[in-house]
Amino acid sequence: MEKILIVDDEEDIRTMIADKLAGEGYRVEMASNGLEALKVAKATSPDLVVLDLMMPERDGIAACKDLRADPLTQKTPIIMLTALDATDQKITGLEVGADDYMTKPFSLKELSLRIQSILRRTTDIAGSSDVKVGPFHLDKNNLRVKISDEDIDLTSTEFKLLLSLIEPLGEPKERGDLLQKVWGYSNLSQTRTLDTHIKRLRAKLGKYGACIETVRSVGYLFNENAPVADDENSTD
Amino acid sequence: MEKILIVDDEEDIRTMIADKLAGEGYRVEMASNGLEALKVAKATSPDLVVLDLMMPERDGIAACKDLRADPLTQKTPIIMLTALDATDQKITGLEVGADDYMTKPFSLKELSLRIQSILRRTTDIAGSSDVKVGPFHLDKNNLRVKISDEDIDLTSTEFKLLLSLIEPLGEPKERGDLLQKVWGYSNLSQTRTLDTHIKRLRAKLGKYGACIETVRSVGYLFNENAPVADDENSTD
DNA sequence: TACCAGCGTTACAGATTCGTAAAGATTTCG
DNA sequence: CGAAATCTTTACGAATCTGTAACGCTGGTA
Repeated sequence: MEKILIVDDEEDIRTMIADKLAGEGYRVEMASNGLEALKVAKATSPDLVVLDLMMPERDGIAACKDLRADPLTQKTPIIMLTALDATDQKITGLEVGADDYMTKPFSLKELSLRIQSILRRTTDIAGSSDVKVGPFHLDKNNLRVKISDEDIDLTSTEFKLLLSLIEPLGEPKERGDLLQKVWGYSNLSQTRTLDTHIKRLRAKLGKYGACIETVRSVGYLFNENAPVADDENSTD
Repeated sequence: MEKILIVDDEEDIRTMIADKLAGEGYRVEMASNGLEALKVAKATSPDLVVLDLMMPERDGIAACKDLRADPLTQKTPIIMLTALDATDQKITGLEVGADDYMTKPFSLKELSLRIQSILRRTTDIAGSSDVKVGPFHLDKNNLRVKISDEDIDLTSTEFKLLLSLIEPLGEPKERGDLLQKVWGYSNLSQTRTLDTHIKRLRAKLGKYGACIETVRSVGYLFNENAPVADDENSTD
């Protein structure tokens, strides 16, 4: 069942929406400000986020940007809520990546319908929380990877790294890009962290580790059709 | 994910701009003076540079000239920042090749809009990071070359050399010019470095190596329609 | 033919970049 | 708090890249 994250600072509204959605069979997570929202979203990988615009700590716009910046939540649909019918905010909201937009007061029924509609759309197209590439099958909810029915569990960093390597598919990813996406670094640090994690990832992927190709003085390239040797030694 | 290089000696301003742009989904690199700026720019090939005019080490004007001198950064858009609304500086800035200009204090929103505008403009027109000539297809971001769907990977030096040979198309390039563009040499030294790299490049291009023609006592000419023999032996 | 300037080719040492293991730092959780 | 898991840093070796020197080849000239 789909998981929905509701972010609003007013408890009344939060629980009202939550009750309604829970009643329709969704799993509901909640957060009361932008900071919390990001944290919960990263932890639970919701299929959709309902995000209030006016909040303490970190408002909806900022939270939306944050969500869009993290590879785990980059494509999660977001519905924005606002108290006013302010066109400025509406535009800003859509600019930073919200998928839909509603002005308070709104009927719960309408919200529910929009959620249905968006989930139908994104589930059909992207699979939202699942990514499939060749024999690889990533499940964002459980940070799990299957390679043709063999379970592999990764840490969150490893998972983010793999995800960042895979999407968009077929393009080499620069070291700096990866550091930016996975770790949030902005400067050219001369750290070996990336290399270390690449190594662990390759090890955990076993013979499919070869799918992560290195492009010297650029970065790495995920190649789903890499030559796969028939050995199985990955017990370091 | 466009990459933007921010160059300013004041850390506060630098990080303020960086945060804003990172929040909008750009990848951000930073440098605190002109020398560093050139170094980082060469290393990361940003899509745009925000350059402060007043800096230690090497000011904005000098840095701008440096950027325009290197083939990798020659066409990278530059937005200049200055503390005063000094018309002199504005003129100088535009003369040395800046694309836009803003006076401090400025709103981050305006900066963001100008960046959007410039990126839209340059991305549409120049294709910015891709060069196509006959069967050749160079991707500046990833240092990748394709010759009619066959991948060829070059080192960064080889890539710069090939790029310098190709652009502008159809003109013979003098040895001195190439040394200047690729290596930054200013004097016509008696080095054989250029010859060595030409050889390596020809070898990697396989049968298309013939596209690099020697113009005796002048330099080299890239000829996309060079006679291409049907052999494939380049494994010396 | 002999000579010479310009270019091609090869080999090699220093510089970069990457992979790897191990130790230290941090976070998580009972 | 303490232990385990995870992440980051450090150090060093391996692989690759790069500039230079040495020498061979070619075409032009007298």
